[in-house]
Amino acid sequence: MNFELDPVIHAPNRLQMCCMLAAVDTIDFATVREALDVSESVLSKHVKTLEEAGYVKVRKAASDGRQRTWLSLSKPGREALKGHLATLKAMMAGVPET
Amino acid sequence: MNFELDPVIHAPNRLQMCCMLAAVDTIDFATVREALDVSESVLSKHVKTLEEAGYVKVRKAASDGRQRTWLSLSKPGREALKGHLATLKAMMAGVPET
DNA sequence: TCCTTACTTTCCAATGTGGAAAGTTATATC
DNA sequence: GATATAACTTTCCACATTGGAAAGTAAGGA
Repeated sequence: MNFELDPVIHAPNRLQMCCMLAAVDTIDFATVREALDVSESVLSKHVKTLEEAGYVKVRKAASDGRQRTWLSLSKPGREALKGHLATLKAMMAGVPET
Repeated sequence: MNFELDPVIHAPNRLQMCCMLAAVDTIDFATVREALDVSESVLSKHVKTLEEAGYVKVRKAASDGRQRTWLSLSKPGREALKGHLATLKAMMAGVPET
């Protein structure tokens, strides 16, 4: 068995973020930041990493006065996450009581 | 939700290794090394990391002439892995088609 | 005693991660 | 129109992790 985990996704904060994004259509920067409990600079860099991998799409839009950044998983991002989670599940498969 | 992933377990090679160990009672160094496809030095260091965390037990025993190193998950190691996998599953929970 | 096997440790380079602080940019407010 | 503020983005820096090569070690054979 060749378990290939995508390093872009596997980092804890990005994994959590990708799972959050996968569950919704779009979510804003601030909400993700609070969920991950990291600084703005750190989230900004993770978003950039995912964006450069083509996994996340970023849209800036001013909603009711204040500008916000909206994040969403791209199609390739969803596929990559699906593959990643499948790999994780395959690894877990042999572990008892899971 | 507070998703805490254990960094000792989360590293890809150690995660795979822990899952392998969880599935059996004992397994030898060489077999794990082949499965992970890493150098001896690297596996040795991962084993040490897990051993120092109290997650893995190492037993050296000569079986049929050649000395071998046998690895097994300790009770705390099993618990930690179980917790880690539970966290991963909780993260995945909201992801569609998983 | 020397050799071989099976790791272990050391050395070193490359990457990744995180926060603080400075920098940007698009609205509000005056 | 100038300035302030919010919401990120970039840069700077420190530190930890990861990996392989090479040197080191320990146990058993020839």
